[in-house]
Amino acid sequence: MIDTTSGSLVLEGFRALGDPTRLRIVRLLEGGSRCVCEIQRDLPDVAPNLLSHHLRVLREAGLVSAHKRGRWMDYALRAEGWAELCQALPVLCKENRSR
Amino acid sequence: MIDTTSGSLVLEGFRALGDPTRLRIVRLLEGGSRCVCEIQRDLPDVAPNLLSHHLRVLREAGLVSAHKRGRWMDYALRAEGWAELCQALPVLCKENRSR
DNA sequence: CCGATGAATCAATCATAGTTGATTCAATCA
DNA sequence: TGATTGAATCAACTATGATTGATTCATCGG
Repeated sequence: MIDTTSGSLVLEGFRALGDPTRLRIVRLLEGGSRCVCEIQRDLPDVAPNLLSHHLRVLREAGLVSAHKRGRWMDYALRAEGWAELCQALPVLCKENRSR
Repeated sequence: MIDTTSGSLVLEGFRALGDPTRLRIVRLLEGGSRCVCEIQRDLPDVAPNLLSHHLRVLREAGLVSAHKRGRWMDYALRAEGWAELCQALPVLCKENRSR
């Protein structure tokens, strides 16, 4: 049986990606793990609290993970979350590798 | 050359997928082309005009294409649109095909 | 301990997007 | 032609989510 939990997670995932700021964050994290203040430096036009909010949305959608390192919080892409998106919508990943 | 138009199209694409009804429509269309009334039959809980609206959103995001056939409108997934999503966010498709 | 910094939370506002009902348009059939 | 069906559009309402400002929390350095 299919669990509704992951179903709504997929939905959350796509919804999370449907925001320009969050898309920018994801693109930054494609370069590797970053702490919030580093992300902040790359997105100067986004208020710190707002950045925190967007990171939370991405986190709750399972697309990023957060780890505390002393005074800092490191954010990184969470592979499982992205794999789930692909698996949930075959058309998204099938045959899209070439051309 | 990369155009800004497609950048916002990618955004529109993800936003389009962030709705449960539209996700259902996409999953139906993964089974092949369908006319609106067929989609309607599979989604009885969605009002006809609302369905029309969601199809429009998917169309404007470039994820589906529409072709008129007599009195009917056939909708189908538009491969180029999906490819663009993948290419815009490498993490989405890289390494997620296998396993 | 006290101040500063990194980060998250809260309540309030504002904008966007989903939903609804009614109307309109186009193509077919009697 | 007139009626019917498939489909889209429109205006209005509603709900959701992004943004803002202020506050709070935790951690480190002096």
